[in-house]
Amino acid sequence: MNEDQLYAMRHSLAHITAAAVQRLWPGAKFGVGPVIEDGFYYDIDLGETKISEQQFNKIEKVMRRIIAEKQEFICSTCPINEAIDWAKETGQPYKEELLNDLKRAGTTRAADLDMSEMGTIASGNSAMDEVSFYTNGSFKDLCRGPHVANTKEVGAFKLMRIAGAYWRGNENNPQMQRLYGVAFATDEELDNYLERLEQAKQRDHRKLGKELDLYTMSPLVGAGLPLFTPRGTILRDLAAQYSNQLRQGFGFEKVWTPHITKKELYEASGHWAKFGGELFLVKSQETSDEMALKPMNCPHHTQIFASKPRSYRDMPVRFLETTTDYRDEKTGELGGLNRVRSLTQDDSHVFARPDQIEGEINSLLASARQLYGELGMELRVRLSYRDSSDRYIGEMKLWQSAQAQLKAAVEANGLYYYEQEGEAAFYGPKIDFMATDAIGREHQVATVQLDFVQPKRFGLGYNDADGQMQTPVMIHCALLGSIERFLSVVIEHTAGWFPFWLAPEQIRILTINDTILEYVDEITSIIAETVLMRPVKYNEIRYSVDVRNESLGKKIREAVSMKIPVQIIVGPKDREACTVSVRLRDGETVLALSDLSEYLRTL
RNA sequence: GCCGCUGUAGCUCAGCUGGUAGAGCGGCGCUUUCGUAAAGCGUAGGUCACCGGUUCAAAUCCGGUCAGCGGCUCCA
Repeated sequence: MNEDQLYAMRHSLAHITAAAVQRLWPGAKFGVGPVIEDGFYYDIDLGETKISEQQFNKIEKVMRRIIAEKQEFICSTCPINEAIDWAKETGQPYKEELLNDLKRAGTTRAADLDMSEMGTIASGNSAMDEVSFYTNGSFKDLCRGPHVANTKEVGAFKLMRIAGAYWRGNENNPQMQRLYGVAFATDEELDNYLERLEQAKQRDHRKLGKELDLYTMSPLVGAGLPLFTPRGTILRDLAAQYSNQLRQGFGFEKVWTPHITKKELYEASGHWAKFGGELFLVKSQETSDEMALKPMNCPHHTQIFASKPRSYRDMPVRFLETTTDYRDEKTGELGGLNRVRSLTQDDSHVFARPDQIEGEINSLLASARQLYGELGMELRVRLSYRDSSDRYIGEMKLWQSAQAQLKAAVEANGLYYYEQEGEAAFYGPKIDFMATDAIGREHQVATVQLDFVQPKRFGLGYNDADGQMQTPVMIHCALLGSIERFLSVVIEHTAGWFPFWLAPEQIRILTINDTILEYVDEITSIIAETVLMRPVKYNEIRYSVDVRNESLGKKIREAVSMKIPVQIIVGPKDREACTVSVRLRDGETVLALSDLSEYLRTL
């Protein structure tokens, strides 16, 4: 089965879905029904009628009937004006709109069309003379094809969900019902796909966040405002500590800035114009100041840089702050830890001379590589450059030199990368990091961005060797990105089995009975004195003792379901032999008590 | 923000077409002191998310609010 055949199968299923809907609801008006990753969808306007997932069975039944009927897909062409008449006669206004776009512009792709003309009646010359239709049974649809020969050949499918979708993705347009399906060549592939979905569901950070007692949400606090429990807070702190430690090794210094600020700061930075709608506003009862909760930290950091004169000898100046920002995201976009309204950034800013860019980028890349490598995640990098358009700010020469330095640093670090022109921010080129997780999904994690604009807007400067004032370049970097999102990625990547250094509870001692409590004290005093130095320094071991009067089986079961990486089982036999039984996720070893501390340091 | 689905004990969930709530786990008590994924018995937990409406009667029907989930870029 090649890609084209699979494409034809999925596309044919989209038609069959529409045909089934038409049988069930003859008044249905159809939008588009493209092939997407793993399947297809069809946008349908049923007026007041709402399809629910309970009706999927009914629709699938009709689809199977259509498939069993072995309807041939027949291709026909007709002049475009006749096609428009067809759309009018059959009461398909969306098809009529698409046909008008085809006539005028030769395409229906929203991105390629003039927004003001989209959907209007096309008069004058046609961009194309005729269009093609595919008909199966009584269902006829405007379609470029290709399709399978007849409905029998469509393979395995399943309707997955129904969702609202605006016609052509524009929220001013009517909202249609989008019927999603997945489709594969064989039942086996479909089952595999559903199995993968199930797997992803099992490691969903929202499910594990509850099961492992990492974070919670409260309707009283508000949507998109997660609260972290003691266990979750350990994860947050360790992640931030590691991220900071890596950069502190490269000369970054911690700073602290307040969480509210006058609106004027963001007007000066230019963020007000761009992100004004996303700011939470705060009013002072004492002064007339309009304040905002900070949505980002760079403008604050510029003010620390600006607080005293800087010489070229001082450069680069490197600030680091792990702090929480607030963004008033649309309620419908919130979800789990991925999209929140309070997000904590491990944010850093370098103020550098233009000739120092490569060296600084080098340190940051090395830090990112180290961090994600430690978690066993593959990193891939996208370099975003400017194109020749004039929407970018800063001298062309500076851009070119900066882009060359970014690339040199990425190559020096041996990172897999690709380059993309025209994807840079208007204020500078950037590097985005993509991390691949244990089940092959890619997540956008860290970013490194160059900024030629804010230093200018804030009038930052340093004296060069000739006593001339020069403008520094800013380098923004967050290694974790937002800690909340980072945790969701790590939780799903590890399925909750965090590496030993990161686990909120690293060791649980499980007792067989209460005759060995003194021996347990000996063990805990050894553990309490063991401090991990890698990857995070001065990381004291977090342990607990389960002395409850319960069966060993039950204690193990609970420790495993909490995904505690090291379980130490202690009974009379261990005491006699001066040993401990260490139970790991994938096996068990018996150690001499005197070797325990050393052993833990190697985990 | 918009569309759809969901909200029952700490957790996972049952409760059909309206007749004023149920299981397992967990908790607590007693017994049991046990060697690698759930010992036994007993017992206490709920304004059925919240507010309002219909009804003799609402977890169940209707409206609103809050929250969670799936979507809202993808060329006929």
